[in-house]
Amino acid sequence: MRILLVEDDAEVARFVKKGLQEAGHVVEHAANGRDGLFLAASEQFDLLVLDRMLPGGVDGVRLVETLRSQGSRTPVLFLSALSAVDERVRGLKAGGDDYLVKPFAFAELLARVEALGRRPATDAPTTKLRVADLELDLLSRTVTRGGKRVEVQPREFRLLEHLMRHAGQVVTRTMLLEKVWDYHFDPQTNVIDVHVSRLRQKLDKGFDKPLIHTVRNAGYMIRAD
Amino acid sequence: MRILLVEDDAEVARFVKKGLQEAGHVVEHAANGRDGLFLAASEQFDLLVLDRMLPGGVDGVRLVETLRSQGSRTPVLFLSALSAVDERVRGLKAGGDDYLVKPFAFAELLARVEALGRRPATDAPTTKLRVADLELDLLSRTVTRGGKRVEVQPREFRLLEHLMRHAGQVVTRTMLLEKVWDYHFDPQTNVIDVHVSRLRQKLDKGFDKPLIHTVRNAGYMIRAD
DNA sequence: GAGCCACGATGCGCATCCTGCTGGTCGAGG
DNA sequence: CCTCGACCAGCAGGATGCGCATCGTGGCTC
Repeated sequence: MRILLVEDDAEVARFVKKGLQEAGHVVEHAANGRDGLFLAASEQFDLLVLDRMLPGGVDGVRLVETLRSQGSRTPVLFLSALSAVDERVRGLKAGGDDYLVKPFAFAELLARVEALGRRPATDAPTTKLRVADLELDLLSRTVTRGGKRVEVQPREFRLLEHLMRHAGQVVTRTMLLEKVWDYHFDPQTNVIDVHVSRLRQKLDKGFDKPLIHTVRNAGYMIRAD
Repeated sequence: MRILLVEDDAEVARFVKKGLQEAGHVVEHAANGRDGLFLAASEQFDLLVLDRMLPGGVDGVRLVETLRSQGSRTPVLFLSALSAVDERVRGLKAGGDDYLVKPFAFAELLARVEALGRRPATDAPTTKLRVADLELDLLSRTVTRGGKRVEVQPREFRLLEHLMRHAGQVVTRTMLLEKVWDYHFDPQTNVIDVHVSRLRQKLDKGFDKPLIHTVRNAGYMIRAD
């Protein structure tokens, strides 16, 4: 399970991150709301664990509201020292799915994390992938960047889908050949380069922030960076 | 929202039921685990609010485990006087989605109820259409009849999708031309007949129950009949 | 029962579209 | 400065989807 932890208290962050990793989850950490929002918007997570109060203008509630307004449905678990009922209600109203008061027992955090992670896996097979302002709709087989429709060929679609499903991670040529082309050997040509190039023309041209990045001698990566 | 409340304490039950109803929900109440399980298994609810400890053999945890083992995914919120971390973890591990310790503020219960109810309602844009044993998966653009994959061309797929979205209703040729072909005139040919014919060959051949029915001088209709 | 009309099946050809390769260029890194 | 990997424009082969024409069939009407 890919979890994004947004927590400014380094001590708490280390403790939570370590525990979740030991439970077999992949954890990204952001120390403030701005970075958290950026990561949440650009990569795909199964769950967000947010401190309710964060430095830097963007606090937890604000972060969730922003994400929800962009159509994101990723479950959110709030952590907070604010234990008043009103505060808890506010967090849930903003779009949070759960609210845990500090100090908490790690076992309970873990149980709640897994309770939340359980849901989306079962219902709702992901129908949209998103990286920054790039959106791929599995249902309509449609791609939009910045809200504008982009025409994409079938193979390009598969390629993009695969990149987006691994947003923020390097995808090797071999993986692409296997998963997108069903080749189990090296075709000794530059098929991949060509298709990546075509995708770039359609997705990145006209935008100053390129999303598809080359990782020399390794492969490609899609990211909002 | 249809909510099932399973709570043996009459006082608490009355209080919770009233509050939820005032918030616009429909509430069924069961006073013990046995009745609760029966109701939960026989009717459709959007959420279960369960007391953790119940009289009559079937307690909250047991109830959830039973439901989950039957494949039910209805969200569950536990209420309990047992506040120990271990107890809370047990409840969540059993398949609960949230856990609220008594005594609680009603505002918080309501917020959590609505947080739980939010998810399934909002996501899940229909991804599958079904008529009898015929299934069309919008996500994978795949058609199966009786569990067996059927290969279908794009245009045929659109045609079938349109028929299935109006299952049980007659679909006129004009409608089909408009919606499936984007024609706004009569092509004076038998395009439709041809495609319906092809669909039939793929879907109905080899099954004794045809699904696609001709309605003379009107159009076509898909139906399990 | 004959004729008519709506619908059903099949084969073919066209056109479009997609895809992968070639070959030359660019640029980063050593 | 050199080399190797990556990038891109153009091209051509190929598959495939699609619609039309034609012929066949079955039901409704008179």
